[in-house]
Amino acid sequence: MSAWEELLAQAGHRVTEPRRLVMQLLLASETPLSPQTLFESARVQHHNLGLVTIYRTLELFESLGLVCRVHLKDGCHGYLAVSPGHHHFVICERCGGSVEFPGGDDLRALIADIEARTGYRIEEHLLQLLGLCPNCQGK
Amino acid sequence: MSAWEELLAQAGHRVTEPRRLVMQLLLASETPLSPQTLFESARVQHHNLGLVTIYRTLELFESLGLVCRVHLKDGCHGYLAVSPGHHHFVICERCGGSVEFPGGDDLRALIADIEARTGYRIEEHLLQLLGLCPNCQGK
DNA sequence: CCCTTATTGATAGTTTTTTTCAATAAGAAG
DNA sequence: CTTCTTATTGAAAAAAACTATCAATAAGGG
Repeated sequence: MSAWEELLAQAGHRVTEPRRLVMQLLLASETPLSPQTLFESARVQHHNLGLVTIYRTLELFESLGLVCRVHLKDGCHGYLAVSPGHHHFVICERCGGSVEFPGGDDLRALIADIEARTGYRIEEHLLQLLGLCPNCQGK
Repeated sequence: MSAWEELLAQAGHRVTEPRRLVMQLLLASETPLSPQTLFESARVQHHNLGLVTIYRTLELFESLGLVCRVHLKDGCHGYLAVSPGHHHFVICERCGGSVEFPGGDDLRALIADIEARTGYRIEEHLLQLLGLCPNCQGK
């Protein structure tokens, strides 16, 4: 039983075929996947899968912190599997590939600075970088 | 003629009533506004305004960097006026109020670090913080 | 292996966004 | 100030994205 399956079960949710498929696809993908894409891919294996289930599954996964909704350049939503504790991605504008990176001291310093300046108490952050991956540079 | 109007004109676009209204509303608002909200508010003054125009206007403004699409906690889109050069916001999770902050040295350091680590060439970033504004803390 | 109940898929509905096209109005030119 | 060109608009309709409802199914505890 993989880590996320245990997490699911421990939270009182069932490990089902559709959920397994969605997670498999997300874990295997470098690029963020849209609900629609997930639907089409998963459907290949689970013939009578409903799109609704994808939405529900993503919502559940997100609420458990297994998955992260990211924002593509055109404003559409995509989902990426998240390794525990890290929630930041660099996304390649050309090929869509993504790499997760840890929010290190720089980010902590930045947040502390902003709390001091604005008086806001910061509880969550969304940091996403867009650029070109090594492969797509110079092409 | 305000700054953004000049920018519009210089880019070869016309300064029209709907565009003036949308920008006015965005400039006057502390909180991100959705296309729908903008539509309803602007309609009060411009009686036969079409929702389509809002979408087109926001798209145009965004392409000119006058406006920034931000992502609310529930995943919906909102738009905020952007002062030139700055593109970061802290948004209050309780009242929706927002404050823009400059991406300072910390952020530059962070980005340089990530470029070194991942090999990506970073061209754009989206940093958004969620928290509680001074007013809403402790309530 | 059975039973309870979370989960699913089909259907239908709502909301959001895009497309198309004739009518309108901004702003350059006279 | 008036005329002309053409970007922009609004209405209507369509497509896409997402949500709600509910009977049928299947996960997993007993």
